[in-house]
Formats: sequence, structure tokens, C-alpha cells
Amino acid sequence: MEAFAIYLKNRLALTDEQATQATSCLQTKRFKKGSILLSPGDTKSDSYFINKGLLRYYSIDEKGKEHIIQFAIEDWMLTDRDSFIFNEQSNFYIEAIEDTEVVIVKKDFFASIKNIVPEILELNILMLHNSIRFMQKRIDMLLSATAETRYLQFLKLYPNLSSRVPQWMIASYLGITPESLSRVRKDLVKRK
Amino acid sequence: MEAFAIYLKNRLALTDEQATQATSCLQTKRFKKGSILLSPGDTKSDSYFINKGLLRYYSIDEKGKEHIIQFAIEDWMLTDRDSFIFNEQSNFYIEAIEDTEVVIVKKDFFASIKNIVPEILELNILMLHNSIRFMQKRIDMLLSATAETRYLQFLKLYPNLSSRVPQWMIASYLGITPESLSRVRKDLVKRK
DNA sequence: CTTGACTCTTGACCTATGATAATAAATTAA
DNA sequence: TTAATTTATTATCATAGGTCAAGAGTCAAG
Repeated sequence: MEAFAIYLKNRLALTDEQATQATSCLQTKRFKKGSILLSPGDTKSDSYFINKGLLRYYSIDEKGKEHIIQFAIEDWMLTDRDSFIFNEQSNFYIEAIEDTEVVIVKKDFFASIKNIVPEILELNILMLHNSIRFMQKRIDMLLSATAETRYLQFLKLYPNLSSRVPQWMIASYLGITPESLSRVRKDLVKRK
Repeated sequence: MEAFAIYLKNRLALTDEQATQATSCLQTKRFKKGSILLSPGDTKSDSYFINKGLLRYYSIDEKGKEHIIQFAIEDWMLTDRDSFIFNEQSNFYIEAIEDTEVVIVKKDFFASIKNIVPEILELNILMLHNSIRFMQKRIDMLLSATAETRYLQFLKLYPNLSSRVPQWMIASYLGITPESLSRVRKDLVKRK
């Protein structure tokens, strides 16, 4: 059974049969490292469930600098809301940081699965609330914490990510330059 | 009819009767300016719909500095997720910036209204996605923009708020000091 | 009114982080 | 393998924004 089927099964108490049925018509797609899945201006009705690999969701500002809004790893769903939910043009990029295999979840999947498994709506609500509280904590951190604190916080929250992501991307996620992150790390080692 | 009933009616195509029925058992409560509705450590099952007035959702860091995560005005719902959704201890404060009248929406309201108006689940999902994309844009701004850009952005996004909120709170929302915001404003006037 | 508590502004100074650039190390491509 | 590109480090210098302190304006409470 597919990772996405297992994912749904675990969270929704489906039978194997239901899980397989629900996910049977979904497509899997592979992207090489560096592929761009979505760009500003696009309006796609795709959402991505990650079977294997790692995506980043980011913007590029007027000066050409990248700012990472979110990472997404195995068992996560990555969605651009402007595009997927509101049919507007996206403002962000999605890129594969590693060779990545995703399940393409189209809009109509949600429309049809709620007839088979109505509980999915409430699960969905719970997960959205969870995203929001994480984002609120991130905002709080960006408002209040120094580069060092942010970095330590990041390591604690995503202990496995730091080895899979180049350091300059971590810096970009933290809102600092790669040079600053390098200094922060040096200081941490020195003080230890 | 109450503001909250009208709010539901507009969004869910309810009859007057349904709207009144759904909201009949809800309590209204008034808070004087400066009242604290929620503190870190609390676990309340209350959510607030604002009839009149203005709330802020914020943290206080180790140095005693406040950081505003969110403002909420008339016709908005303010929820602390740790507390309301996940029954955990809150990390944040909620305070009334003006004398404020709220409708207290308890957890079981959502449990029971979905039987009367099942569409509320999907409306809820849409609104949560909308919150998320706004928060993503805010994160993007905090990662990329200068104090001045953030301030201009804030004015554009919440044109009516700036007159109701003391300037130091706007600074706190933007992640800068009141002194810096004062300077930013001076420069803007001078250059115009 | 007057007092006291906020709020905003301004100035002088300081610091964390950004910018730039050079180098080294690691990865990828050929 | 070698060359080419990307990534990480380090040093120097620059700057946006923070800190601290003083003063002026505003407002509410006695």
C-alpha cells in the first residue's frame, strides 16, 4: 500500500479496502533535485503529499534573495493556498531539495473523499489548526528572538532536517544571511 | 439579531430562524479596556467572536517585551489553539485594547452546530486556509522586509486599525521598537 | 486645575547582523 | 580525473535598528 493510503488509514480508521479505494486514482510523480514544481503566477490545482524526499516553499524578493516559508518532508502535505484553495496566482515557489516522489492530490480528491469518509473534514480542521499554532510560534520567534536562539529552536524542532538541507537554506528559513549563521555556529562551538 | 448570528447567516445561507436557534444559547460578555481574557498557563475552552471592540493576542518574552501575534476586531473570531483546540496550556495573552463585547463560543458550539448546518465544516476549512495564507505572507514579510516596508504594508492591510491602536503596539506587531517606528514615520513625512 | 501615568519624539551612542570579498572545501559534471 | 560550480568559512567594514535617557504632549482621576 502507498504511503498516502497508510497515512489516511492511520488517521481516519479506514479499512484497508477503503484506504486503497480512496487513493486508487491518485497519481505519483518524481521530481529530480532542483526541479521547480510551482512558480509565482501559476494557478495549479495540485497539492503534494511527499512519499520520499524534501520540498521547500519560498519567495524571491526584489533584490533576488530567497526566503523560505516552509520545508516539507516525508508524510507531509504541501499546498499553495493562493493557487489550490483560492484559484488565484501563487506568490511563491515550490522546489525539490532532494530527488522527491510526491502524490499529486487534486482538488476533487477532497471533494469526493468526504463522501466516503466524512470524518476527513474534521481531521482536516484539526490539522489546519495545528499548522496555525506552529506558524504563530514561528512568528513569535521572528518577532522576538536573536539569530542564535532561532537557530537553536530550529535544531530542536527539526532535528533531522539540518543534515538534509544546505546551511544557507536554514539561514534563509531563519531570516538571516548564511554568513551570520556560520558565525552563530562558530560561537556555539567555541562556547561549548 | 446578534452580530454573530448575522455573521453565520451571511456565510452559511441560514434562515433567520436557524441563525437565531444556533446562537441562542451563546453568552455575551463585556471586558473593560485593559482586561486580560487569557494568560499563559490557562486552558480555556472559550473562543471569542468580537461584537464590538478590539483584542490583541501576544506573548511576553524573558526580557519582559511584548510581541503581538495578532489583532482582532469586529466580526473576527479569536482563538488560542493550544488551549481551545488541543487542551494544552496557552503560551499567549489575550487583552482588550478597547472596551470590548465578545460572544463566548465554547467548544461544544461547533460540535452541535455541525449537526444543524453541516456546511459549517467546509466554511471553517476555507477560513483556516485563508488565515494560513495571511500568516505565510506575514512570515515572508518578517523574513524579507525593512521596518519601513513592513509599516507601509501594515497600513495598507489594516487601514482602519492604525487609528485605534497605540503606536507602540503597531511597533510590537511589526517586530521593531517604538523608537524605530517613530523614526520611520518621521522619514516618511519628510520625504513626502 | 493639578498630578501622575502613559505615549510619542528626538538625540547620542551601541550592537547584531548585513554586505562584500577572498579563500577553502565539497559537490557535481564532464 | 579535472574542471566548474556550489557551499561554507573568515575577515573587514557598513548600517539598520536597538538601547538609554530626556523632554514634550495627552489624558484620566482626584
